[in-house]
Amino acid sequence: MNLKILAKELNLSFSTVSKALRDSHEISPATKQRVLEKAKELNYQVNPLASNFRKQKSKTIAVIIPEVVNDFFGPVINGIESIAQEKGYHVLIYLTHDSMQKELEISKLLQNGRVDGIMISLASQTSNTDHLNILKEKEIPLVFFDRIASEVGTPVVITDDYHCGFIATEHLITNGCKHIAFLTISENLSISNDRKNGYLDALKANNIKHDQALIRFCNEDDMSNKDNIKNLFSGNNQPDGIFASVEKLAVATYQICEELTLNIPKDVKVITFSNSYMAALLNPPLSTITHPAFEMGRESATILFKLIEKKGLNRIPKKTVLKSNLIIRASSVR
Amino acid sequence: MNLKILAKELNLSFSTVSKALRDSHEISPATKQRVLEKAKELNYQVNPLASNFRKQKSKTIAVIIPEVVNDFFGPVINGIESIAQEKGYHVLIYLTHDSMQKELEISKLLQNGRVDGIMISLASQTSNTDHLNILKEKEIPLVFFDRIASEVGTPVVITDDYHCGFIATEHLITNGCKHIAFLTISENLSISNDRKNGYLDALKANNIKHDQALIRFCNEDDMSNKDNIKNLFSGNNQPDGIFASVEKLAVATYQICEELTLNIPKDVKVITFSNSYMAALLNPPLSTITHPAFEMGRESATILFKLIEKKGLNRIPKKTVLKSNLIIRASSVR
DNA sequence: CTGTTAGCGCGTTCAT
DNA sequence: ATGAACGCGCTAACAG
Repeated sequence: MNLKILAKELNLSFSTVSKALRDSHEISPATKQRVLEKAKELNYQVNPLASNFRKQKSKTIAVIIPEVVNDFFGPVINGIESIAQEKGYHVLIYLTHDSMQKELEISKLLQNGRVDGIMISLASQTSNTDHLNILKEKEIPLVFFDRIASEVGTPVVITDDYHCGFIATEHLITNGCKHIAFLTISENLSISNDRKNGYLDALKANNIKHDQALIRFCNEDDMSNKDNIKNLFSGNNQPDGIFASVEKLAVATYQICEELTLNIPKDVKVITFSNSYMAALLNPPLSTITHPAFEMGRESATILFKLIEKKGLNRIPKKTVLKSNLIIRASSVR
Repeated sequence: MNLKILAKELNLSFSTVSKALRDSHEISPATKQRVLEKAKELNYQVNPLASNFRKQKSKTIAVIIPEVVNDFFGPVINGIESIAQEKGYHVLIYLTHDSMQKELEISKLLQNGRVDGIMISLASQTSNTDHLNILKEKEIPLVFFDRIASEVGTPVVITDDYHCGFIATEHLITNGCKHIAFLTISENLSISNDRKNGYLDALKANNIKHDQALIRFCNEDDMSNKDNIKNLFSGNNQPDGIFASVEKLAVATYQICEELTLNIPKDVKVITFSNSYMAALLNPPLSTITHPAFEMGRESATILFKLIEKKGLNRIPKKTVLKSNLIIRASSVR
């Protein structure tokens, strides 16, 4: 079943049929009608592979993220999908598992027209952006969200991480914390650094001397992270507040506090970045900074499609900043 | 940059170059070497759109699921992706949001060679399978996982839902429950029915008369679900055990119990199907039946690729059953 | 308004 | 071992 056969059935040339199917203005309504009916009758559908090839467009976008089992990236995908579907686009998902090597390989796969645009949130291990510059040079529409590389120069969508780092830290200070530890996951990531800077500036603004020993870099390994956190409490400068930059580190903190019979929030106050609706159900309920994940997906997808369709290009902001919410619960108040 | 240009640079015909790149035996090693080097030098990559078109293969599979913000479907995608990547395939994600209409539209998009194979977990609203039969008739490799339509006749991968429904119910009975409510989400879904049948048979096996008023169908709306659950406790037959078939209903139960100042597990015992690692952190820790989600993704993807590659077709089981784990925590023991 | 024609870039068959 | 030629199915430029 293809255009040729359909055209023969209709005694029309296949180019006429092709135009009719795409509702071209140069085809008479009567013919369109006939073609459409016959197409339906014979259950004709264009061969997307041929059509894509001919147009050198795939009607597909790629989303590159570190992981999918995640209360942030999940809703982001929802947001992206909601826009992609409106636009009639398909969504490819690629997972880097926070590996720069994987990110590189994936980028390579996408250099050659397989997708019409790319949205990416960087792997925590990504320390240089050559692979992304190549995509940019090839003029493949590219949007960064959350974990960005602003030096590439394509549009980025982020949240107010610095500000949130600042106010979360101040919140702990207001609630009596004097020794606040900061748990982070990467030295490369834009978000980690923004959050950390917010934390540091809040300490400074409140005349609290920052202690490098209270800043802990964690990794993928839960065990070593727990040791790392436990170790905090056996140092000279024991923390009375923990600010975790990702949820899993707050959870690890809960587990360590249970182990060490430290009461949250009496002995240690805890706050974290997290999008899990379960945070409210923990014991005690966990204070969070929560991102507008769905909106971030929609916003970045909207920008990507402007890039793809080359519409309103001059009105695309280089940087879009969405507001996150500080949700205070029992874990961080005295 | 294409084959023709590359061939010109090498003073070879482009068919020779094409063959060399695909390591054809009819090309001399020396030429292959030359071609490969030049290709690398000029950073040549095949145009995937042209290649796909020519071969009528997309090197892409589709995964159709109800939602992605979910501790079950997330790891399933991980499992699928891990296999797809090994095989050099791309993964398209489609979300039905549990709507049959969406599922139908998506199926239609995939009828025409856009993907080489499809993995699907049905929308809870899906009540007939015509759209899936069409895919089968078109001989598109198709695998069902978790929420299956076995009547279509393509391979399915599930967990032992009936058995888990049975043992979870027996567990509640063993812990003293005599009035066990069952919270479910759909009358269409294979998994819901299997779980319910396990529940009913466990009651029967323990000489407990089942009360239809204790079986509640819930929906997408959190508010009405909560009302529904609250209503359970104002009926004649107040439950002393709640068996939730999905996590969000257990969470709603926790919230209602808090509201009604009912103690879990003293007044009501709770158990649920859930894959959230946070279950252990709730107050009280929540007993769960936990699926091997990652494994399910890998298993179904493995089967799909056998279908796609037509390898070992006779060794593909019509039905693969994976074992789930009953994880007893404080919410369900006396 | 309809038809004819020429590729898109690649893979394959057949000839040399 | 290499090259010439065809066509996958569709779109679009051009003719009529």
